[in-house]
Amino acid sequence: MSIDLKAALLEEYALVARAMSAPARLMLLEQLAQGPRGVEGLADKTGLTIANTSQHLQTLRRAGLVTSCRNGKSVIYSMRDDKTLVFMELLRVLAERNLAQVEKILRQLSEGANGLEALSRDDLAARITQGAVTILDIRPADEFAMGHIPGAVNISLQDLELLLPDLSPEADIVAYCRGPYCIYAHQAVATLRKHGLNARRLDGGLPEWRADGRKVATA
Amino acid sequence: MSIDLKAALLEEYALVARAMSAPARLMLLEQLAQGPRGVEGLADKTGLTIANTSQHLQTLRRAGLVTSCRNGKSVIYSMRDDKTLVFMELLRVLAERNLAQVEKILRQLSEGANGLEALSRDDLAARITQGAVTILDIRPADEFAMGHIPGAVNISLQDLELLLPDLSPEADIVAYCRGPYCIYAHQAVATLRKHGLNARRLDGGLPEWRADGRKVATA
DNA sequence: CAGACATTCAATGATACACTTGAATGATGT
DNA sequence: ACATCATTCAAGTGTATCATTGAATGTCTG
Repeated sequence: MSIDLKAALLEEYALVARAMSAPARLMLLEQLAQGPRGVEGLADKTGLTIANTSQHLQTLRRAGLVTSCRNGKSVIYSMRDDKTLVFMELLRVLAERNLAQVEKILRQLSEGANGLEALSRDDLAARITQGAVTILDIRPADEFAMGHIPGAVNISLQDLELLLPDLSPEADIVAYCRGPYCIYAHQAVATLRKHGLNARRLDGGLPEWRADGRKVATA
Repeated sequence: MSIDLKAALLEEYALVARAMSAPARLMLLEQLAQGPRGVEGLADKTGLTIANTSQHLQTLRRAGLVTSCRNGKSVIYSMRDDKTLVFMELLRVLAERNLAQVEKILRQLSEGANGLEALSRDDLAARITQGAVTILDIRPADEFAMGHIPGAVNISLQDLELLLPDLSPEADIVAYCRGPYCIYAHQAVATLRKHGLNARRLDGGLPEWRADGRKVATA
C-alpha cells in the first residue's frame, strides 16, 4: 500500500520532468515566457502543426506548468507562474554546467565575442539611469510590442546589418532577446563585434527582466 | 545553421529533464542523495535488476547528474553536486504546487498528523541546543550508518511499535528520513500521533540537512 | 596468468511518445 | 438555430525507451 503511494508520488514528479523533456515543449515554454498566446500563434512561432501544438500544450497543462483560459473563439495559454521560469533557468544551468556538448555549441555561437561575459541586468539598469547605452531588442516585432526594456530599439537579425552604419564604435551596445534559451542576442553580438562595435549580450531576456520586477514598456 | 544549433541546444536541455522523468531514476537519485553507492547496492535498495540499474545510472551520468569512480572491483556512483539536489527540490515544489493529485496522495500519508506542518531544520537545530528533543531517523540501518543527525535514534517503521512504550506523551519527537521524496517519516509521524504522542516531521531529510552545512554524525 | 567477481554491453519484446491526418467539439456571432 | 471558426479528439505510423536475458568486458586476487 505505502509502496503504491510512493510509486504514485514518484510518477507525479516524473510527469513534471517529462513535460520539460521534449524540445518542442521547451520552445513553447520559451514562447510563453514572452507573454500569453493562442494555440495558432504558438504554432506559427514554433513551426509545429496546430494539432501537435495543442497536444504539447495539454501535456504542459497536465504538468501544471501552463494555464489556459478562453478569450472569444480562441484559447489563450500562459505560463502559470515564475516558478516555472526558475525551473527552466535551473535546467539550463545544470545542462550547461554538466555537458561539454552545450559548452561547445555555445562557443560556436559566441565566436567573435570571445570570452566576453554577459552583462548583468543590474549593470544594465545602472547604465540606463546614466544614459549613454544603446539597447537592442533582437526579437520579432510582435513580441517586442507585448513588452520590452524601456528605451530598447527593436531590430531583427535580418535587418541588423542595415542598422550598422548608424552605430558608432564608441557607443555602448547591449543586445537581448527572449532569454537563455534564445540565441538571437548571441548572434547579434557576434555580428556587431565582427564590425568593430562595442556590443555585449544581456544576461537573460525579457522574461527574466520582468521577473526581476523591473519596468517593462509596451508599445 | 543557427536553427540546427538552437535545436541541438534544446535537445541537450531536454536530455537533462528526461533524465529525471523516470520514477526509477528519481529513486536512484534519492538513494544517491544519502551517499555514494555501488551498482549492486543501488539495485538492492531500489528493487531494480542490476543491468537495469546500470543502464539508468548511465543515463543519469550522461545528463551530468551523477559521477562514477572505480573502487576496487566495484564502481561507486555519487551525486555530482548540490545543484542536482536543488533541482529535485524545485521539481518537487512544482509537482506539489501544481498537481492536486500529489496533494491528495500526501494527505493520505499525513492522516493522523492533521494539518501539522513540518518542523524547519533551523527550528530543530535550535531545539537540539536546548536539549529535550527526541530525534528519530526512520531509515535502514546502513543509511543511518553513513550519516545521520547527531543524537538521532535509528528505528525502522517495522520496529517503531516496539519503541512506543519508551516514549512519553510529553516528549518532543521529531522524525526524518531520506528527504522530500521519502515517505517513511510521514508514516512514522502518523503512527506516533495515533498513539497520542507529540511527534512532528522534519522538513527535508538528511541530504538537505547536510546541504545546509550542518553537522552530520557517522556511526 | 588464470579465475572470480562486479559491471557493462547487446539483443529482444513490450510500452509509450511524437507527429500526421481527418473528424468532432464547442463557443461565437449573425 | 445555423454557420463559422479555433481548438481538441482519435486513429495510425514510426521512433525511442524500459525491463529482461545472456554474453562480454575489465579489474582484483590467488
